[in-house]
Amino acid sequence: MIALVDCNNFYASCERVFNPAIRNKPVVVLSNNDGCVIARSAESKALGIKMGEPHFMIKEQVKQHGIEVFSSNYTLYGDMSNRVMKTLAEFTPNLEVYSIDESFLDLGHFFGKDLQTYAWEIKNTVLNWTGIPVGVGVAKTKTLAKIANRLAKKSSKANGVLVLQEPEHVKAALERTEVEDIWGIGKQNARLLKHHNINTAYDLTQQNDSWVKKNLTIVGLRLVKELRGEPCLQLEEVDPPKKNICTSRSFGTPVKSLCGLEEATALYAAKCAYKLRQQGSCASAITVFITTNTFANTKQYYNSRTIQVPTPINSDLHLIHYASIVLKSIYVEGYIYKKCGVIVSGLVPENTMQLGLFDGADTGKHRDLMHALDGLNKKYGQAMVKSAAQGSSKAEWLLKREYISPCYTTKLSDVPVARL
DNA sequence: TCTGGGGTCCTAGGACCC
DNA sequence: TCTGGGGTCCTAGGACCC
Repeated sequence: MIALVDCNNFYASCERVFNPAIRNKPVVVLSNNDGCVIARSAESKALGIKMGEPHFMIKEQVKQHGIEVFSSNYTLYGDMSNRVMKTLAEFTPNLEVYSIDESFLDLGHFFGKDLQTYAWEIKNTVLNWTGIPVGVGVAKTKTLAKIANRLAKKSSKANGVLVLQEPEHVKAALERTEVEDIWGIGKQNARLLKHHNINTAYDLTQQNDSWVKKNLTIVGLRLVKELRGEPCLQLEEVDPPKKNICTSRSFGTPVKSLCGLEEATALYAAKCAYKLRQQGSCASAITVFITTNTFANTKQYYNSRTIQVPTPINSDLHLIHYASIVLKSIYVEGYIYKKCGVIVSGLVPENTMQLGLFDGADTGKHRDLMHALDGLNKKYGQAMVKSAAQGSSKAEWLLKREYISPCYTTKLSDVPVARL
């Protein structure tokens, strides 16, 4: 049996843990740049605030109902996530951290145990140890556990915990689940299924395999088998190294000049380099893209370009160097830019890297330099030591975060508070 | 005034090989 | 009238997830 444990309204719950004054108030958390609503407390959902709604469109309701608004504080959420996951790890030796607020737990070893009792123990312990409320769904496959978790949260009788074990309970759950609410069925496939009069998860399990494969590909077939109780998705306990890494942001204030874009691109390139080093990889290709504001009624421009680098790299300085070259090749004057980003791909392990025959990258020197730089930044705060190309920490294009909360649980916030 | 960021997997089709 | 058979690799685009 597999449990899916999912934190309720995770970001909003994190804000509440250290701020008791907002525990009974409607809370929303905004995306980067204070753009859209990405997390809502139960009270905010009840007020009709929608997921993804732009902040500026709900300002009236915020005022009227006294909604507590927060910029996203990923330093805080990341740390709270670690606490939750550590707590969950006490309950099973085999666990997959699926996202910042979700984990799959292998409960196969506890088959003799009363799973209902065990699931409640998990829920109560996470709340007691971290202050974060969670829902627990237990079933034979990941996809069924997802369904159990969803129903656990919806049903007042379940009250956050649901174990689907008996065939008649599984069938009832499948009948109560619309196809668009199945994990792995998105908008397009839901439309297609409804068109064929397949409305619930139960309907879907009754289709024959070749029809499913033809219409939903091999991915859909796996999903249907999982719904029937046949495991096709393994628990992935160690996350495989990433194949691509991307850093991109919208600007707090739009940027016109090449100089502004160069600073932003350098910053994102350095972030990509850091992420590469964290997973022990080097990149053999780098992509830069720039775009104007697609919502604005102004001249539009989007462009991106990828180049291969002679030898795979993961030094800030190398990434910044190549990113700058690519940026200059796609920049056109006269547009108002809203966003840019850097993507690194063709990732290879740094320790088994094929060096170039005419390697001019000074790989060893850069490795030592970056090691020192990462050490300093870990000790003294993010970007305390950085390339001058990344610009000032007061740059106007940096993220807007008007409603940021303190980083309650970490010594150093990622908003710089001290200067060397 | 104002609209997020970061990933994965699969398929079809083209280019190429013998 | 009629034009082989079997592969691999790469890329773009679409669908999905949080």
